[in-house]
Formats: sequence, C-alpha cells, structure tokens
Amino acid sequence: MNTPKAHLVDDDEAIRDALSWLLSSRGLPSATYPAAEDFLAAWTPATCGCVVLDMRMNGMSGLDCFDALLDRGSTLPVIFLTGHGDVPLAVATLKRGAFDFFEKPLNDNELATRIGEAMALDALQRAANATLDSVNARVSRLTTRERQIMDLVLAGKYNKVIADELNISMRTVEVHRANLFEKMQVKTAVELANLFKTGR
Amino acid sequence: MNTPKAHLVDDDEAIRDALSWLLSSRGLPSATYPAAEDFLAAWTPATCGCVVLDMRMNGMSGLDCFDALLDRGSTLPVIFLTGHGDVPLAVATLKRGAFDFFEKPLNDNELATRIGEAMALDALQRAANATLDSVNARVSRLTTRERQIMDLVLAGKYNKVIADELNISMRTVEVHRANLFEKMQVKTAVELANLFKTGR
DNA sequence: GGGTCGAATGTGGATATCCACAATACGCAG
DNA sequence: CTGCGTATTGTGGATATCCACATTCGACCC
Repeated sequence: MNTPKAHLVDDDEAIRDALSWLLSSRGLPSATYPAAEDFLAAWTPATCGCVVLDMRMNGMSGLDCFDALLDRGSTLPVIFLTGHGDVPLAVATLKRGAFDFFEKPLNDNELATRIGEAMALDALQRAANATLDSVNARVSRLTTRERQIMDLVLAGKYNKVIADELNISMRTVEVHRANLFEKMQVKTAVELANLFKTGR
Repeated sequence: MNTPKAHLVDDDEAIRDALSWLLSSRGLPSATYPAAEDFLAAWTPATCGCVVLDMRMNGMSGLDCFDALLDRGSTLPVIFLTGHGDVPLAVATLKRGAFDFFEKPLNDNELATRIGEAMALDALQRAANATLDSVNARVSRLTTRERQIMDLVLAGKYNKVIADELNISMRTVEVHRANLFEKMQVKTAVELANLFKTGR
C-alpha cells in the first residue's frame, strides 16, 4: 500500500508547483505529472489519495484520463480543473462519479480543503474495501455445500429445518456448519451475519 | 401514501404543458405548479415521485425552493432546469444532492428518461425507509435492559457471557432475550441481526 | 491401486437456548 | 394502599447446537 498523495496532473507547471507547495504547507503530500499519460503510466491499483486533473491538456485530455482510470477500476476520487465553463460537461463528469469540479482561476484554499476531503474519502473507501475483500476471500474458499448451508444459516433457519430442506441428516448440517464457521473465522451465527452487514 | 408523480414547477406555462404531455405519453403521471410557493404549499412528507424545478422564476427561486425542501426533510429527487449556464452553480446544486441539471433548450426525451429514473429512485428509497421506520419503531418499544441485551446479542455473545458482563443470572438474560425477540418480531438471533443489515 | 478431498452419517455426551410456572422487589401513578 | 411495569431469579424439562471419534462412498489424480 502506497503513501496517500494528491496526484496533480496539469501541463501548466506554475499551477502544479503552486498547488504542490500549498498542499505541502498543509501537511498533504503530493506528486506532480505534466501529462495525463505520465500519471497513467505511474498508476497502480495501490495508488492512494486523490487525483487533481486539468480538463484540457496537450496530449490526452483530463476526461479521457478519467475514463481510463474508471476502465482500470480505479476508485480514486477525482477533482477536475477547467478554464472553460461548460455546464453539460461539468454535470456529466459529476454524474460519472467525479468528486468535484473547479473553474480557474482557482480558489486555492477551497481547492486544498476539498483535496483533503477527497483523500479522507479515499482512506475510508479503502478500509471498507479491505474488509470486503477479506470476507470475499473467505467465502471463495467454501465448498459448494458449505456455501449452501451458509445461506440458509444466514436466513435464520434451524439446523433441523436446513436438514429437511436439503434432505440430509442434521449431523451433516452440523459438520458443514462447523467447517464453514472455521473458514469464515466466526464462532456464532450472529458473527457470521455481521460479516455481511455492509457486504451485500 | 400518494400516487407517485413528476411535480413540474416552472412559471413558463408552455414548458409545463409540453412536459406534462410528454410524460403522459410515457405513462408517467405529473402535476404542474406555476410557482415554487404553490408546490411548497402542496408538499407533504408523503409526496412521491420527483420534482422538476426551474432555476429562475418570478417569486421564489428554484434553488430556494430546493433548500426549503431539504429543510423539511424531503428526499424527493430534484431535477433542475436552467436557461443560464453557470458551472459553479451547477456543481454546487449537484453536490447539494440534486439528481440532475439540464440547460434549456431541453432535450425532451433525455429529460423524460431522467424523470423516469428519478421516480424509480424515489420508489426504492421509500421502500428502504419504510423498512427502516418499522425496525426503529420496534426498537423504540424496548426497555432499557432489553436494548442492552439486544446489543450484546447482536455482538454474537453467549447468554452466559452476557450474564457475566451485566452481573445478572443467565435466566434473566433468557427472559429479556425472549421479550426483545417478541417485540422485534424475530425468532432467532440471526433474524434479529438481519433486521439491521442496512439500518446502521 | 493408493491417496486426497468432499459429502454423508452415527453414537454419545456436553453445552447452549428456550420456556412454563412461580415468586420477590422496586419505582411510579392514582 | 393498590395496581402496573420492569427487573430479577429459580426449578425442571425440552429442544437446539456443538463435537470427538469413527466410518463409508464417490470422484479425481498419480
């Protein structure tokens, strides 16, 4: 897992440097890229923080870069900067999932605040996803039968009822139940249910 | 609970009528209001569907009307119409929770489609809230002790452990447990946990 | 054929949950 | 004082869950 940073992507060096300096004065680490292609080349799924993306750049546009990030499954919050107001474009990018949208000239303090908020959101999302991934990994290790039993346990059914529905003995239900609890790393059915609190 | 309708708020009668007719041809009921004040006077928490709100009107503006709805706790999806492009305003209203934002002249078919989507979202949200309200009503009827026991049951603890932690007998835990299960209308601890799947 | 894995089942015993029936104590309202 | 609601506790018995130890069967691979 990498250090969370604000990834600043703008072909205007003055803006990159000014922003980087401002964020540094707020204790927010940053990395700068003069072109969208540079950022995409450096991006990995473990890249953390947020992206500040100029809409219009030489080479690849900010919007195309955003699309490429989405295609790769990136969940990084993206803040767009633009020098040319265009309502449908602003609306469309926000609906597409962009975190925010700023027109130049920039209100630096407001932008820095939003960058902080975007990075905090990224941290929260990553923590939630780590939990979800861990649960999903455990589920993937269950056998077909164990998975079946788990779904019925999660529906609140007694072992006896489960046995009737699947036409097997209660003892077999108990065995599968014990095995799945071990694989899911829980001791009780309620603990199991709690694993799926935000997972479904 | 009222019939779900697209509530069309615009001081331009031609737009109200054209939209109402278009939605009618798609089987979407609508109601029209020539002023924001008229819509707010008619609004109740049971109003369903969505709101289509012109940004600039004589009298109260669309944005003030939106704020008033939010103040009253309305969850109706709101689609804004505007004749004057303004990126910061569009971005701000979307961030404030508006469902969508359209510039005039309108692309009628796209707007009608979005209205349909907004109404579907409202229906989903209302169903989810009904469930949540029902669960909360049941929780509100629990005694202090029953609530305490419930939290520990939901943490997956055995009755014996709960008794130790609260310094009471296991029999007392059983009694409270039985009482709270009855009030919460569940038969097993897993059913109870499932009530809070999306409630927390 | 031998080994592994998953599914199935049984016995016997321990622990956990559930509850009818019964009772006491305390706080509060009329 | 009486009645009501809540909290607490016990007895005895039934049902549910858990599991050590043991076994068999079928599918698949070497």
